[in-house]
Amino acid sequence: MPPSNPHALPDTASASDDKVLTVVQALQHDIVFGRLKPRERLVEEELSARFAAGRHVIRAVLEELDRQGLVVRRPNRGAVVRDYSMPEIEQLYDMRAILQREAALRIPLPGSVKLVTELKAINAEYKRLCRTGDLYQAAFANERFHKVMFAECGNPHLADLIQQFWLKTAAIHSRCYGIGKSNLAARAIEEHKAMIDTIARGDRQGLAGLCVSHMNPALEAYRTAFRD
Amino acid sequence: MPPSNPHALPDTASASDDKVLTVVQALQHDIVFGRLKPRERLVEEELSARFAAGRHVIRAVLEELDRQGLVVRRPNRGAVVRDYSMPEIEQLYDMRAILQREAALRIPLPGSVKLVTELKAINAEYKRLCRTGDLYQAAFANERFHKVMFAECGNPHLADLIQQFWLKTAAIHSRCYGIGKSNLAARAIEEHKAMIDTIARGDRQGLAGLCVSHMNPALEAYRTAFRD
DNA sequence: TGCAACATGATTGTTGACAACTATGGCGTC
DNA sequence: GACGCCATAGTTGTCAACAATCATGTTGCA
Repeated sequence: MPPSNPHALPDTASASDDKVLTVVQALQHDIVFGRLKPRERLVEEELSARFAAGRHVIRAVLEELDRQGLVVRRPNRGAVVRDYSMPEIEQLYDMRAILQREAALRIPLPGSVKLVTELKAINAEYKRLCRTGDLYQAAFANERFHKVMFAECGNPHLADLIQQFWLKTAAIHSRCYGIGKSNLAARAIEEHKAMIDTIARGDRQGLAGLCVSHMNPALEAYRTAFRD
Repeated sequence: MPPSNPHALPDTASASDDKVLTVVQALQHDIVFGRLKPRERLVEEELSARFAAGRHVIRAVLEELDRQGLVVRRPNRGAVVRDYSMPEIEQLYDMRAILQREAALRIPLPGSVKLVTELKAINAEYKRLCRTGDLYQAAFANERFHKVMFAECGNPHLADLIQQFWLKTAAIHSRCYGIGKSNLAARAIEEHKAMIDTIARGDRQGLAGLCVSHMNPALEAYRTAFRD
């Protein structure tokens, strides 16, 4: 009688429209890379014109960004880019520490040669982009490194959350220091190498520790930047 | 230089419309309590009539429920109540274990007398409602117990995520066994008491363990229900 | 009889205009 | 000169009608 057959997951993948997703990602990048500054207003009609999309699409986009914590929407007053306070930033990094540590504990170790070679390739690309000064593309490579690594944890919810919280903290970068300030990037490259090494060797505790301590430089940069 | 003044968080609270939130919560309850069964269709016009809301409101509601993982939306084909597979349920409980354990580790111990008395009161109310057979209200009391306890962890993101994942797994209850099958409820009441005891005594590891093992009965019920 | 193309009904996606609300600047009064 | 009121512009919230798409049942043909 109940049409509910177990182990189901209806059919195709998921998600809403392509158009909404496209605009969401575009604005995510604008915020993360500082093209949109904290407190800056996001007017529906302007966005509608810019992306050649209906205002209802923009509306859905702003709701999504609100949910993601990148913008704040106030009734009848529009949306502005969110501005996190220092205690909130600490909370965000606390969440990242929780999630990344647990993800590290779930990655099958030692990692497959396919995974290790892929991570090495991405990190090499990251290094190259940092040297050539293409900080925009470098940030993408850096994001991809962590995405690929944490996707291995086997739990898509966990991987998604890590991505979500990374986005929230990344959105703060723009106002504290330039994206990929070179000494931080150099340090990140070495830490990535260390992570790859622990994955290849099967050093679980080492990997877990690195996945947490890897965030310290950025967090410390925030702390000093907020000291006023 | 950056106009970004620190510790900010603009002004009022948050969130989108009241109307959207109301309808979202109503449908959440319908799904959690099995009034809406998995695979059941959610037609925009019907909901629009039922809640006396514009279809754009309903649209926003369905997007929110999709994001929360309670419904699945397919382009041009509408929304249906989501039907989780057993591997997915395992993943959801894995997430709950991670989050609840970490929350337990962050609750200030020993808990204040105010907290302890509040939890005792809620659990007593839960017990009373289970005895009188008001399973609907009992479920609310149960939810409130965990909400109050985990809110103490000090990180709103963590508390929110726990609530979110609780909702996802609660939505599965309806097709496996009646809400609050009495022996499970009786066991839950005792486990709540044990939790309160560890909070009052300041037994951190005990509390963390209980916050994880507390989910076992329900998870086991799912496992047996899915065995076919 | 079985299959495929088609017509129809139901539902979602889109558009544009209108209403409601908020903020800002000017005006008058004290 | 300062305060409060009001008008106006700018922006979001709401609504109803229309177009596009998908599911279903029917018909025609092999």
